[in-house]
Amino acid sequence: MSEYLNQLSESQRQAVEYIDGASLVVAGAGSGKTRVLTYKIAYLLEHGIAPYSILALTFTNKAAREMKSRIAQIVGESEVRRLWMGTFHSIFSRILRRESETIGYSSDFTIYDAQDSKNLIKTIIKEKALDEKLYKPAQIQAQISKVKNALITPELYVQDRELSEYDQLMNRPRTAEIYANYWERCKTAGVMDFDDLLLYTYILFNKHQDIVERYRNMFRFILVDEYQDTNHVQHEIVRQLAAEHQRVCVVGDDAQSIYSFRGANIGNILNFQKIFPETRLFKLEQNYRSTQTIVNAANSLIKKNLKQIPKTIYSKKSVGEKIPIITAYSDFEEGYIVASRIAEMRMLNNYAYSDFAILYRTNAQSRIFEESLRKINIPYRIYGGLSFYQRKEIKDIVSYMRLITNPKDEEALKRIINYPTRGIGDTTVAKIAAAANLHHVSLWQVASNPIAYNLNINSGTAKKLAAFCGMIQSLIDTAHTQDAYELGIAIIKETDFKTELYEDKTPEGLSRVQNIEELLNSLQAFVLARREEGDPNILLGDFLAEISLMTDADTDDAENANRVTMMTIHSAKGLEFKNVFVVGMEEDLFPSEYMSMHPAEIEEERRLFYVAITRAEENAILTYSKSRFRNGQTQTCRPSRFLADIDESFLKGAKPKTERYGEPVAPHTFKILSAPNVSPAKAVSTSSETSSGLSVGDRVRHHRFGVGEVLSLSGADENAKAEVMFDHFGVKNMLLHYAKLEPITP
DNA sequence: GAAGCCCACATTTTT
DNA sequence: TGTGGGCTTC
Repeated sequence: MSEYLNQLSESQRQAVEYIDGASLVVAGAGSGKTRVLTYKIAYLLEHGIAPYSILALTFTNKAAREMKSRIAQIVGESEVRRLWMGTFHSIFSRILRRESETIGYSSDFTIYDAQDSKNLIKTIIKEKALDEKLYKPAQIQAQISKVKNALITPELYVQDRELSEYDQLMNRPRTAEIYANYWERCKTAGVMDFDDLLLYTYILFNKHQDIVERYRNMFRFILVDEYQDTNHVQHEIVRQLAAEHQRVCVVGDDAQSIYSFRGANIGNILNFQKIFPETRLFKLEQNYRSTQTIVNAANSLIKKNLKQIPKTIYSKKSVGEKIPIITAYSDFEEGYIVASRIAEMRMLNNYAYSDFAILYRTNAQSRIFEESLRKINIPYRIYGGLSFYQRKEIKDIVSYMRLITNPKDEEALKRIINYPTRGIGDTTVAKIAAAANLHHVSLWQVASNPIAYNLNINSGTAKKLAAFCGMIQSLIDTAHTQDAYELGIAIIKETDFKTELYEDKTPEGLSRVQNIEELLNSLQAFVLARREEGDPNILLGDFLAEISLMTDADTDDAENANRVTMMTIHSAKGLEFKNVFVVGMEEDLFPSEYMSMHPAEIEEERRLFYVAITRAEENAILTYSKSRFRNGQTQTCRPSRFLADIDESFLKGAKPKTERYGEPVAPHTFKILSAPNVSPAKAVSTSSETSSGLSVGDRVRHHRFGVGEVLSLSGADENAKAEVMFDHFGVKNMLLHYAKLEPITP
C-alpha cells in the first residue's frame, strides 16, 4: 500500500511522514517539492485523515490541478474530489460563499478582476473631480491592494498616521476617502476584488470565534505550497486556522521569492519557525533537474544574497556543459545569435523546439526574438500579454453572466448596458450612478426603477432603459430553470451578439467569434463534468465562480506543443526546459532600472536570476548586448553585475568586466531559528561618518521625501554626500550641503 | 460611435 | 519606437 514511499528519497520521505505538528519544507529548485506535497497528502489519507479535513493551498489553479491529478493516481479520483485543495482565492471564495451572510454579502457575489477595480477607482476619482495626474488610478489601486493585504480597512486607514502622512507627502490627501468609497461601492454592488477574498476571510475568522473554530476543527491538516510567495493576509489566515493544532506543513524556497512587488513577504517563510515554535525543518537539497554545473553556478550566485535559509543544493546528474556568456553588439544581433544557436543545437543534439526557452526580464524584449526566430522559421510561443478572459468579447459575455447572477454588479452593468449599442450613453449611466450613490443602492436598483429615484431622463431613454432591464430581468427569471450552458446560449441570442459580431468577417472578427464559441464550449464542458460528478443543476453562478479566478496560465493548448517558449522569468517559475537562454543580462535591464540600489531589491532581482538559471536541465546560456534600442533610442549597455556573481569555474570563457557595485561585504547566511525582523541589510559604505554628524543607519527626515534611512556616506565637507533610502521614495543621493537632513531619534 | 490626432509613457503580475 | 488613452470632429 505504501509502496509509493519507496519512490521518495530519504529526505523527501522524512518530510512526507512527519504529520504530528508544524513543519517547514525548504525545497530547493528542482528538488521534487510537488512530489513531497502530493505524497504527503496521500500519506495523510492513508493514515485515516478524511479528505475533507485536508486543506491544501496553492497559488495557481495549474499547480492545484496538477497535484490533484497526481494524488488521484495514488488514491483515486473520488477521494481527491473531496479534498479542500485549490488556490487561496478559490478556496476562500468557497468559504466566503458559505458564510456570506455573516459578513453582509450574498452568496452570489461576483468578482472584480484588476481591470474592473481600476475602472471603479477611476470612476470614483472622476466623480470627486480630483486631478488624475495626482490621483493616478493605477497607483491608488496599488495602494488599496497593499493596505488590504496589510489588513487595513477604510476605518483603520483614516486612523493610520503613517498612511496619512504618506498621502500628504504624495499630495493626495483624499486617498482614504477614495478607498472608503471604493469599499462601500463594492459592498453595494455585491462584489469582491481579489484582495477582498483574502481580507474578508481574515475578518470573518477574526470576528467570529464560532466560525473560525468550526474551520479549525474541520481542517485537521493544512498544507501550503510556495510559502515564500504568501503575503501578510495569507500568512495570517494560515495562522488563524493552524495556530491551535499546529498541523500545518508549508513548502517553499526562500531563494525563489520573486513576488514582493505583489505583496509577497519573504519574512513569512524566514520567520515561520518563530510563529510555530515546534516546527520541524526539512530541507530538500538534492536537485533532480539540472546538471552539476548549473546547480553549482546558481549556488555561487545566490550565495551573494545575505538573507537566506542555509542550505546546500547539489546535483548528482552529470557535470554538464559550462555556461557560456555571449556578447552581442546590438539587441538585433542578440536575437540573431540566439535564433541560430537554437537551430544549431537542435541539429547537433536532436532537440525538439520545445526543449528551448528564451527568458527575459521584460515583455518588451520578446519582439526582437520573435523576429529573429521567424526569420529562420523556428516556431515559437510567447506567454504573457492578454489572457483569454481579458479579451474584450469574453469580458463582454462574462459581464452579462455576472449581471444575471448578481444584477448589482456595477462594472458588469456599465460594461454592457450599451453594448451592443442600444442608445444608453455615458450621460445616462452617469446619472444612474449619481442617483445610486446618493441613495446608497446599486446601479441596477436605479436603472430598473428610474421613477422611484427621480432619474432625470427623457422618455426615449427611459424606454430604452426599460427594454434593457426587461431583457436582463427575463434572463434572470429563467436562470433558475435553465442550466448554465442553456443560459449562456440564451444570452448570446437575446443580446444580439450574433448580429453584432458574427457579421464581422475580418480576421479579428472571426477570431472574436471563435473565442466566444470557445467560452461556450468550456461552459458546456463544465456543465457536463459537474453533472457527471452527480450535481444535477448547474447554475451560471457556479461557472462564473470558477472562471473569475482563472488566468491564461490555466488555458494550455496542445497545438502549440513543439515550439520554442518565450516568457518573462517571472512566468517561468516552476517550469523546466532542457535549454534555457537568459537574455538581456545588462545593467538597468536586469537588474531592472526601476530597482533602486536598495540591497533588498537587488537581492530580489538576484533571486529572479537564480530562478532563471535553475529552469535549465542541460544548458543555460546567458547573453547580453552592448547596445539596445529602448524607449525610442539606442542606449549603450553595460553587462549585468549578476554575471560577476557567478563563480568563474562554471562559466565558459572569461567573464565580461563588470563594475563594482556597493553591495554586501561578506556573504553570510540567515539564521532562521533566531530570525530577527527582516530589516533590510545595510549597504557597505566608504566611511561610516562624516563631518555632518550623520552615520550609516540613522533615520533622517527630508522636507520633500519624508523619512528615510542613511545607507551610506561619502565625501567630506561641502562634498559630503549621503545615500538615503526613503520609506516612500526609494534611494536618493544627496549633497548634505544642500539637502537639509534632520536626524530623527527613534 | 468611428476615426483621427496629440500627448504621455515606457517592470515583473500566481488571483 | 509604439502604444494606449483622451480628446475633438464628423
